[in-house]
Amino acid sequence: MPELAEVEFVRRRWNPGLGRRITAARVNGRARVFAGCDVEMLRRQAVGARLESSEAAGKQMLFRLRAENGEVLWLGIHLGMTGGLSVRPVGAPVAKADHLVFEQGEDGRALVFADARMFGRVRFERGPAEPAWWAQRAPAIDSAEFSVEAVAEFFRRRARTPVKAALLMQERFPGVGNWMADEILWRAGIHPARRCGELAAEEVRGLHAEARWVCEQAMRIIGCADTDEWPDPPADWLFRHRWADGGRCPRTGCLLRRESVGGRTTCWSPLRQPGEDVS
DNA sequence: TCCTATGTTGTATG
DNA sequence: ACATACAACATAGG
Repeated sequence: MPELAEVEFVRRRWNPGLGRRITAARVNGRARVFAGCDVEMLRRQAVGARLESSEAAGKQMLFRLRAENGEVLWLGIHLGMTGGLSVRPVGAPVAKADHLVFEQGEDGRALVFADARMFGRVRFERGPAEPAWWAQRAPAIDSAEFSVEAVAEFFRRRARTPVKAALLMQERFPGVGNWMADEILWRAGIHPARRCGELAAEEVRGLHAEARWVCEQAMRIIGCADTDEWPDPPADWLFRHRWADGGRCPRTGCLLRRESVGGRTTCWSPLRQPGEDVS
């Protein structure tokens, strides 16, 4: 489920375990989420290590652990569609979807990664330097590198791609997922099926600004929340109206449209976002 | 039973 | 080589 701000929210679920020692690791190595991961090393190295810090970028999370011998260990987690992190008392019942459990026995706490659909991914590496996949991540949308020109150039190279599909590409819009893409386009007044190459320079500027705004506000509202579940954005966001047929545009009151664009269910306001009908 | 789902990737085609 | 489209992955819930 999670996009940018929800990933940040989820990352913080493990904060109670920061600075504390992992005394046991339970790893369901047969689960698809560990494809390409050295599960044996994970089981062996994590025990005795301390959870030192964590970071989120786009939809990715990176946890840094310090082994007893001083080595640095890196745990990468992508939540896929249904992944999540939680903290539970040691000894709490283990569910089918609980693929990774770090017990911090000295604190009576267990750090759990669960993922029912298993579209998520776990990586584990050892060494002083950040893993390459993390070091090479795309520039964040709130960074200077995410410029109007960078977006314009990206759109030029994908002139025939529907702008909705382009917004989902993590190499340029890290953290943007299905609902954020719809939110950005709704605010920018751009029909999701418009081709990237046909957008006017002013529309690209508007889309860039709204991408920044949606990310910033979502991080403030969701990413920083201190609640058990992440909060929803306010009712004047498209977010609150986009999930089922019959929703109305919070700005114009018109009936929202919901169709597949770029292979994903997409919601837009025909009054705010004029364009060709989608078949 | 059928349809949907806040994601990515491999493969086929242009 | 690059861009584009879409099936496939695996499970739960309406």
